[in-house]
Amino acid sequence: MDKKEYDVTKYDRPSLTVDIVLFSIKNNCLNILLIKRKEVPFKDFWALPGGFVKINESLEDAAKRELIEETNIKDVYLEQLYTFGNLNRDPRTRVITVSYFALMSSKDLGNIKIKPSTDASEVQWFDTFNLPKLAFDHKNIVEYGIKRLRWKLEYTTIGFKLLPENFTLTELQMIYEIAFHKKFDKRNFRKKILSLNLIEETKEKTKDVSHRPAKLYSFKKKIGDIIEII
Amino acid sequence: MDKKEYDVTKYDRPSLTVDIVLFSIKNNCLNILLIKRKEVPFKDFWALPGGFVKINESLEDAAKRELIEETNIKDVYLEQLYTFGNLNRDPRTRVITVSYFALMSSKDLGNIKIKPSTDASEVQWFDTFNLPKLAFDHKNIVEYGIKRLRWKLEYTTIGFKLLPENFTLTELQMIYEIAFHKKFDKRNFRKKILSLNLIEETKEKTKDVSHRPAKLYSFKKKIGDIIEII
DNA sequence: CCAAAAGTGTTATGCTTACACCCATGC
DNA sequence: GCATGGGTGTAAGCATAACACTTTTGG
Repeated sequence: MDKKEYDVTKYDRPSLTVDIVLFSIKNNCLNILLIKRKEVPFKDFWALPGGFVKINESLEDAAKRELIEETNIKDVYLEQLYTFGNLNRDPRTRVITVSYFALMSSKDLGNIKIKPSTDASEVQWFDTFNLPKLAFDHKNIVEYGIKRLRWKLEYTTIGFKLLPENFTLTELQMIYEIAFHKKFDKRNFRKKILSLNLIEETKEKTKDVSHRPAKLYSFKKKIGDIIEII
Repeated sequence: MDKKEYDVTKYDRPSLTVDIVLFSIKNNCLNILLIKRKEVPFKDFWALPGGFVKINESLEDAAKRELIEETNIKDVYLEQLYTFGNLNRDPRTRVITVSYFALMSSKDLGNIKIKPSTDASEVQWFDTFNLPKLAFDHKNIVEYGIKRLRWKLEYTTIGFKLLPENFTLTELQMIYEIAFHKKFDKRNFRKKILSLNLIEETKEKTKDVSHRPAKLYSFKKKIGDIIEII
């Protein structure tokens, strides 16, 4: 097990990065956070936040660090998405990127101030279905992220990660409608969600609305934060 | 876009490997192919086939190459599984591995002769649910592979990749029973499979069996080789 | 004729879908 | 009182699950 017995440096190694597809709901749209690149390659192109993995940090730690460094955002839900390793995805040299899928509660949209950094001249939310031209192969990564989001919404309880702690059933339904680009029947949606027995009424209602106030629900977090169906 | 404008070598880079979880059905069991390591670390431990990614090959090409080099197996179904990057998963140095999920038709079990190589002193199939102690974090990778297999069997038509071109409905059912460790009702299974309209009768039947011969079916490969439900 | 696996239908149950009106609030 | 979104039930159709006997072959 002596490190000297095996010279791994004899291999010409690819570089390794992480990139994060961070979704949130903003203005009734599914949004993605992008940064504007300060440096070549793809200078002044919009790109996913991300960067090189350091030798002494895990992949997930790298994703968290890059998100903080480049956008000032932390404490989001994060899971690995896919690893992209085509030969010419970066014009500089061989770069493999491990992409991450992230969700931010719409509650935090107000609390966290996104801000640019050394690597990014701007940071901005974009409508997922109306993105600018992206650097590298980031369009592929985003598409992969949308697929994952839809799948996870359908088969897991991940949707709650996009909502504040207390939410109305209409807000929850909206997330599904935004992600799937289609309308669901209100009665059937409610029946289905309530039958899953994953959320409970709070004693609160929405305030200061010029119509009948809605019951606020919260997610029953007994087992884990997210109940994985798979 | 000049490669010289950006010195990526200033980053201390992790090493990158691929590892392959190759499943096949053998003796009515779900089997995984393992190699016995010739070198430290984990000398003489069983491990997943795999190795370092070369600078000029894609991740998938690396997986294919390693599978051929280490086991003499080629032309299997291959898809990316997950990227494992914990800090101490390799005692030598920082190594990140992109794992691949592979399926081999039981037809090929007879045709392809597995053989050891420079890196492996032995190559052998093992019952997935009765594996020896594995090198590195390969146990985690195998578990992840089993999850993916079950999921894919449930939601896609990937099961056909484990069968020869023509197969009986009983053989198909067996794959599901082996992977899920449970029995399914014969009539309901057949009804379900046939209603999906994905397979068709051939004119052939099983030969030389001391009981009623079974119809052989084949997969209708119209759209693509695998119909992804997701 | 016996052993062994192939093949085949019906019923009950639960889930999904389609669909329309009254309720509570602010202005 | 009116505009706005919140809240509710029922019936039809469809998919799933449970269940047992007959058929075809080799020996």
